[in-house]
Amino acid sequence: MALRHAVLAALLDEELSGYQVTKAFAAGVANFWHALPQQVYAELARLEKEGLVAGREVVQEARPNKRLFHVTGEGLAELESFASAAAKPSFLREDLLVQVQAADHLDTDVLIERLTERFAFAEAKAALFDEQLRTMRGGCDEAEFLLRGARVGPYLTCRRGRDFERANRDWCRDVVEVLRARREVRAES
Amino acid sequence: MALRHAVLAALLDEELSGYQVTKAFAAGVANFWHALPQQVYAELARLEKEGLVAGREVVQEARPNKRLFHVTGEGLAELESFASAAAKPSFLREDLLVQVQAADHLDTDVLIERLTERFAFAEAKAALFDEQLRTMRGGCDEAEFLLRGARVGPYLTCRRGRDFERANRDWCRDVVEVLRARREVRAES
DNA sequence: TAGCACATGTAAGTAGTTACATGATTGA
DNA sequence: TCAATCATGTAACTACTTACATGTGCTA
Repeated sequence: MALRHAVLAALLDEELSGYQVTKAFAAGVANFWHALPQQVYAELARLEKEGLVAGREVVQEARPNKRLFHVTGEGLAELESFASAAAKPSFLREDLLVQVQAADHLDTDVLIERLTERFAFAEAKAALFDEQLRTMRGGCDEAEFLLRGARVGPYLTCRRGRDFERANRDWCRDVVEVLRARREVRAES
Repeated sequence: MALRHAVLAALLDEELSGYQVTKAFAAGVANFWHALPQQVYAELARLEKEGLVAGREVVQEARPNKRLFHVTGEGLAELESFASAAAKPSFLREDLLVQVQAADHLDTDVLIERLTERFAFAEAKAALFDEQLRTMRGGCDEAEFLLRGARVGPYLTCRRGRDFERANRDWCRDVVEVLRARREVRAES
């Protein structure tokens, strides 16, 4: 049940509305967790009921009113105790990998199409993360920022997200190459 | 609902019992999917009922009897249609990343402990995958095997699994380094 | 004038986890 | 004799996904 902790972590550095948290989950938070808006709203309600976050109403004129949430002392304590327990390693669970596992029994063209789609997706996401990293660094060079920057947690998880997508991209490229080369070998014989 | 397809993919190259499939999910299949024994047995029952796999009873003397399953023509067709639909990209969902996201607000020692545990786990898993890759290649060198080997699907997914764990290992190492360096900087001032 | 961003959810269904059950054989 | 491996599940619970609901105001 780490969604609650992911929401808490997302709220640590700034006060956010439920809507903003869902936006964060679609963008930056995607580096370390993923959740749909419905889950986020439900979790925020639970966290508030348990006193781990507190919300305050903000009345707006041109837009619907909203509630801004922040992490309470109890919420921070909950995160501390979460971090002190062993993290369970996560596993890969990915459609595309299942498809490639079956590659020797499936149509090559179809697979290459999937891999090409995914290549483009990974490339785009990696570029997006790179931009976020540049923004977080500001003018600093990376080594300096990591040593003396105010908050490096989000930076480090974002870097993991970027490297994950880069690895996906490179893997897609390599697999396409292999499948094409094998097709030519088959055609020759 | 890709568990069914993961099970089908695992059964493509050899006839396996439910028990053996659960073992595969604990080891090699972990490269492209993850599931607990209960899920595997339930899924096999469903797949059999729908005619996507077929089982045959094998009577044993020294051990309990078992049922060996293989993929039927319909099962293969199901995999084909699965591969022809766009694969939904998966997302990172990992406790340790949540903990590092909150790093600036948590105790550094505790985090370094988590990262060190995970480093060792990733290292061990990467080594295991490397061994599996060597076994699959047999005597061949990699380029030759990828070009002319009989089945490259499992090899390619295993390589992704290995690279994923290597990336986890390297990230853990880098994060520990950053956290330690920052602690020293704080101590100086 | 149609669609998107803001803002917050409910309801129903599917998938995954945790806990438990059974019983034989083999190796330390 | 204690734990592990083989072999197969059931039951209860938690988490996640899909589909739907509501209403304003800004922008193309």
